[in-house]
Amino acid sequence: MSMRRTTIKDVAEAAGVGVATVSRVLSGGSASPETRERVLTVATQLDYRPSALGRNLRQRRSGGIGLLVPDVTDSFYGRLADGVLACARSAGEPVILGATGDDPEREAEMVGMLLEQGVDRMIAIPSGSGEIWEPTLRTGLTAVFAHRVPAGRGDVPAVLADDRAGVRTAVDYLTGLGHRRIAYLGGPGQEQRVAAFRETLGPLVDEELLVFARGSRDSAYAAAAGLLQHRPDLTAVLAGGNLLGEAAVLAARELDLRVPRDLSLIMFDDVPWAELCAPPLTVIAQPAQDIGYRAAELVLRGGARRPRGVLLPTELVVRGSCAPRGTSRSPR
Amino acid sequence: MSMRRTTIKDVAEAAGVGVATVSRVLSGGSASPETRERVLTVATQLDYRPSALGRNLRQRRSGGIGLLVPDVTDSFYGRLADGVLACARSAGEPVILGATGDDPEREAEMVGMLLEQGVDRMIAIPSGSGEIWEPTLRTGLTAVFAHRVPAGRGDVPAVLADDRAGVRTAVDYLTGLGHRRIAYLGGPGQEQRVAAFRETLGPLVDEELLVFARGSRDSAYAAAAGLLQHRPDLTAVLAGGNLLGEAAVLAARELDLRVPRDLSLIMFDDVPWAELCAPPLTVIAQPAQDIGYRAAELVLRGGARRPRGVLLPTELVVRGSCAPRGTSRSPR
DNA sequence: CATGCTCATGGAAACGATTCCATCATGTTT
DNA sequence: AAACATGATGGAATCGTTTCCATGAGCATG
Repeated sequence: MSMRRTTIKDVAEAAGVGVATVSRVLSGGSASPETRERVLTVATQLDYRPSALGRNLRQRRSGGIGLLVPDVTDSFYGRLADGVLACARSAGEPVILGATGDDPEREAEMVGMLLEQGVDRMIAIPSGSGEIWEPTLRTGLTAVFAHRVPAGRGDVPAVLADDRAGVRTAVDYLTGLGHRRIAYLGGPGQEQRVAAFRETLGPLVDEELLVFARGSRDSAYAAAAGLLQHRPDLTAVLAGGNLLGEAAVLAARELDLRVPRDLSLIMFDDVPWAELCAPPLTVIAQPAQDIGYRAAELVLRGGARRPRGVLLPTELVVRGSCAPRGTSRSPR
Repeated sequence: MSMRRTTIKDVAEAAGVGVATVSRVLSGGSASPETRERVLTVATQLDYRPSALGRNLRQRRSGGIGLLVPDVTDSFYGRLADGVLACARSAGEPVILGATGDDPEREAEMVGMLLEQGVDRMIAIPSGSGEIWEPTLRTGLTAVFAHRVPAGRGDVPAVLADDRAGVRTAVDYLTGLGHRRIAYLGGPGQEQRVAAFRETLGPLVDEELLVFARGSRDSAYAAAAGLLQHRPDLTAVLAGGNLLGEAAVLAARELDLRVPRDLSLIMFDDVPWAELCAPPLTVIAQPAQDIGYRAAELVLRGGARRPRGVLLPTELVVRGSCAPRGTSRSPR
């Protein structure tokens, strides 16, 4: 029924040369011009496509790069993945995608699966502590981290947005508008941002105004609603991601808080709907696609380089969700 | 430096059995209880993980399933991919992701790449005509199509949303509100929907009100803006996807058309931001995640089944972007 | 002319699993 | 007791490639 795939052996036979020669020609090794020509002709005639299976086994590594993101559903990671795909495509490398759900256990499981597949180059948005990665990195794996680094490890190749600057800009902008009680609504693994937040806000920082959600929408909403409910005195919120921003808008609406009159809101990550929102959301734009692309470049370029981290700029995009502090949100 | 991975041979040696026995134990073949126990113990002690490389070569197929979507950045496909990942994970199968950009050529290229990788099970949102798939399907590939089928091929396994019913419901809803000049703003490969649109609208259909964009945001905006500009007499738009809906909202805003007073809008695909939009968008919800999950189930369940297509229900979610036809959008 | 060097070349050995097949021990049937 | 069925077991072949190594030809140098 379905005839065998044509193998390198078939080509060798048809061209009257040895398999080694065919392999050499096809992978750019040395060969005499006429042999090369003949092999190439025969190969196209037979529509030969080398099987990655054989090659992978021999070289003890599957080509291809693994990509581990918390949630493909999140626009930010979607764009990041898109960047990775773009770069991988131009290099002809397949991308194996896994969703970790921001769960270290699942992350470890996926890493294991990738290793089993022979994948030795990965890009990850790490969820957990560095311990998961310690043993893995030692096996000769080339890993590039994107968007954040494993907790407790600063010396790994990574492509990051300039979170510090982003937070600083946002907070300065808010304080400049007169806001004093500013909340940070964070997600998993945002130590950098929180640190920058604390640092920028200085003595104004109020520990109760730092709240964190897990990755899910529900969790984000719960955190946002809880925050707004318990602390009616806050006048501005910085949301550390588009899911959290969405949750903040929803929660504010539910509590009849008008944005920006009653509550100013800045969201990390510029998404298409930020403009469609009422009011349009002021955001800190991050180059998600670039992050992915650069990470892929790094991981393809090979491992031993030590560009300890690429830092990509963020940009404050002012729209309509921030206003000078008013007195409208009166104490009871 | 980095010692060799432990192979099946190591396990066999350490357990004092042959490699065949180890393989059998590990893949659930027959073995005496004590042998099984011993092998299992040794395997865990040595932290043995079978290499997919060896297995794949032997069985002449890489495990893993290929997933081809037009654009991971699009929330719909993001959710679909998430569904696929969820199912694949529970089966322990890796997923190789590719973005086709709704370009048949790129699609063909990616299929080629997947075949080269030994992938023999794929899920695709096909961009092009069936011709791309004809030869491929003949090679013994198990393919399941999702969201739409290759043009000109109805007899392939597919998981689809019930587009006909969705369109019918939406159009009926709009005509029930008094609308007569209803436009359809479509994307690539939406023949089904257009047919249903024509069918439902009957004599009211106006060919000029059927406009199509390619996959990109720019193209979507251009189409939407062109439509609204050229035909100020239309009172309702049905957008065939969240990108198109977004474009319609933007274009309407640009032209100072108030939704829903001047223009009623229904969008295919319920996305989180539909609720945040001003006004909240009335949508036809599609179970994107389910589509992906079911497609993965189908492709994992194996090929020869003939469930010609799974049809998943859509649901009209009424929010605030539709109103009874008014007279406000006056002729000049 | 002999020696050595550079190439192109093909045979064969990996790579790490699965699986066919022959072997052997055990238990069952006549 | 002989013949036979059953089941566990290990050796070896296989998958399709890359790559090591030996061979031989051609050529320049001494």
